[in-house]
Amino acid sequence: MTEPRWLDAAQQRDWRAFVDGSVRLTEIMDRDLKSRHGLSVSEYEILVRLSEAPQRQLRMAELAENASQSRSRLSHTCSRLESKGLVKRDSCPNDKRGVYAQLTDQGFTALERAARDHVETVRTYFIDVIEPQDLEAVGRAFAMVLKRLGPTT
Amino acid sequence: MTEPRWLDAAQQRDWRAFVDGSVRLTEIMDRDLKSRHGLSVSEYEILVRLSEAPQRQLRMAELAENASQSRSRLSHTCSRLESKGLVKRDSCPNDKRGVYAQLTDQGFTALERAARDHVETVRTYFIDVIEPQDLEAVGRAFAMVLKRLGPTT
DNA sequence: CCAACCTAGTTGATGCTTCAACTATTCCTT
DNA sequence: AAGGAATAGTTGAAGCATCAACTAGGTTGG
Repeated sequence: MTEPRWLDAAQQRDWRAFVDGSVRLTEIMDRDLKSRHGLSVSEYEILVRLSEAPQRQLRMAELAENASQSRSRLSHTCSRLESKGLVKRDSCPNDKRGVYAQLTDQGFTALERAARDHVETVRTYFIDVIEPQDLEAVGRAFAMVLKRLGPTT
Repeated sequence: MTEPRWLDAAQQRDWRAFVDGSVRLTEIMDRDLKSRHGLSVSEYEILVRLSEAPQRQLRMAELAENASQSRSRLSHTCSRLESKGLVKRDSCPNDKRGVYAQLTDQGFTALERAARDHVETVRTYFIDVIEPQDLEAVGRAFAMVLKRLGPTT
């Protein structure tokens, strides 16, 4: 067994700041969206990706990849969104195994409303408290992390 | 209703990189710790904080604050850790409402083993792929976020 | 053309998180 | 010193995530 390369004090400080900060941040986003709009962050993410897709629809697998969720989780979440009337599922003509998730008009409206509040929260607790150059660095850093992680399994 | 101040393209890119990256990162940490050591990230965090405390023990409230968890969640998680023999709870002499969470020797050993693997994962997917100055910026950024969020409610 | 294999998506069981309600103790105010 | 308010921690129910198992449709090589 090789000796682990421990983090130095600064690396540890930075890593922990990220871990704690991101936990707390997601928590507040979640509570905010849920209390004001009855949506969890992962439901919100799904609506966002769909709203940006052509025809506001995407294949399940593509959507899962896009929203960094497992297919299983997406299936469950989609069922909930469907029962709220925000999304509906259609079978795919070309590939009979395939399913399209489609944002409904009601879903689009709900997203519009939620996004207004959400962006405020993102600003208040993230964008507006971080120095612009640090924000760019955060972007670069996590882009590298994503590259290293590769596509969702 | 005031018009929301939307994020510009760069801000949106950076924010999303963070959201996606942190989701994926936590996921892999969790799977890694769970498969190799049977610990979730939040269990691991608790063990870490306890190991650093004087006498390897902390009051529940302090531990919750420290590990960015709600008291309720900590209670549940602690029960699981206790049933695994990694932690034990003692009542506090001064304050009869209070409870100390105490890391057992077995818990310390388990943590030592887990930490070796964990630090490797953190390096592989985070520390080693980020430019050192970007890492510092990430640290600064999330320190500001934490400051803005204030203490755990 | 068919057998083995691969991909798309769902399902149900299990386990973790959240929320609100609860007990027990201590603090504070008068 | 009494009564109300605040604090410490736990509990159970409900909701959400994860995993493995499953159906069903497509793909490929002999």
